[in-house]
Amino acid sequence: MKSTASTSDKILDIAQSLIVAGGYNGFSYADISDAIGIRKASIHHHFPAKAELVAVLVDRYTRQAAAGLQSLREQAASPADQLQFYIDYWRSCIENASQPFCVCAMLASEMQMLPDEVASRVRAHFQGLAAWLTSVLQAGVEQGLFRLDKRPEEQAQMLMASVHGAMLSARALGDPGLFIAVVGPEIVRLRAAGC
Amino acid sequence: MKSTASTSDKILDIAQSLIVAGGYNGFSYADISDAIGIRKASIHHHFPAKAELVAVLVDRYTRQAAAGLQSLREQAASPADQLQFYIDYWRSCIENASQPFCVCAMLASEMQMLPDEVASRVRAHFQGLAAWLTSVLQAGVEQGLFRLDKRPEEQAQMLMASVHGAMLSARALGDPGLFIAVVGPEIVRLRAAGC
DNA sequence: CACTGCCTTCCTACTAGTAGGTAGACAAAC
DNA sequence: GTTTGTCTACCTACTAGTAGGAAGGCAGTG
Repeated sequence: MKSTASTSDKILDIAQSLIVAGGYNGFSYADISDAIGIRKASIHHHFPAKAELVAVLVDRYTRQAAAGLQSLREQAASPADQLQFYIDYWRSCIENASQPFCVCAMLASEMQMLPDEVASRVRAHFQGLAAWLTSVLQAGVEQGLFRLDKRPEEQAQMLMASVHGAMLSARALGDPGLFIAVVGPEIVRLRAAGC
Repeated sequence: MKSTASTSDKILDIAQSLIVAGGYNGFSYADISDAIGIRKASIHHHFPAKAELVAVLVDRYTRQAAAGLQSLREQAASPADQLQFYIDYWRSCIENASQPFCVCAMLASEMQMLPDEVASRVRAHFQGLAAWLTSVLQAGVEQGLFRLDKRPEEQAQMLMASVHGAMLSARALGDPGLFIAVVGPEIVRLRAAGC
């Protein structure tokens, strides 16, 4: 969090928080302009079109997520811890309201009317996240930490849906604690596992 | 599906499908105007302001849902069947693309920038759905059909999150089958239940 | 019966404001 | 001396919303 962030990074930061709040159609260049004290035209210099801005934003987001999940895999000892760190990340984001929703989950809900260049990137993010969860679950099974009653890919999809659904419920009911109330038991069940 | 639907019903029908596709900010009076061949000003006659239109729409949706769930409770013999009918309803909606997403789930994602009169109604819908699921699970437990490892209210929240998350994943990855792939096992686990 | 007045629905025509985007000038940096 | 970043000023299309009127249905009254 350094004050020497480039203008284009600042634009992306603001745009991201605006998308999290209201989605693709929920923000305008004027909103960004107001937020960082720059003229609308200057934003167009960095990002000629809105679709392009959001496409770059999703790329950056996916890259950051991939890096974070990768470093989790290297640092956190066990797959069980990796999963725990992942949901703890979102719990703190939601509880301190710093980023109360996943950008790509937000955009995914608007999928049907997103420009192609954005839609394809959102899809890629979901695929990447599912792949990471799958590999963590797989590793956990091999180490005897998890016992799944379905294939890791299926279980990963179920877990991912649970996480995004929990975010939505927490937002809908205005209760940040609901996220962990929903996701927590899901993780516990994977650990305890089987019968 | 009769051709004698009133104009205001037609407006709500179109608005609902537009919201499902793109959310609150994803449609305009002009879009509705084009779709049903009526002037913009005529829509304002029926619904003076956009927030009011959507508030009425959510009321109608919640009322229809409540009626549907109530009749399910009366018709479907066992709580297990009631749950099955509920998710089968959404499966068919998603598979034939007639209504590939829940209006209130869509609006919930935009909660932070929704007019108050809309936001409160969306919250009410979530509460109503959670209450229905809770009572069905509760009844299932009493009849020995389900065995839950947590309180019915918690299990209901988990199930609701799973349903909405599954909708989101199906939409994000463009794979309608993903809905049932995620929700199906969740239901099975409730039936089989326990250890 | 005809007339009157009201109500509903829809219309044309308009408003102020906002959307994304462009043209071109200027200053500083490489 | 070109490139980079910002600016002012502008454009067209669209936003929600308003004003006022035309057409028809439907009382109630003479």
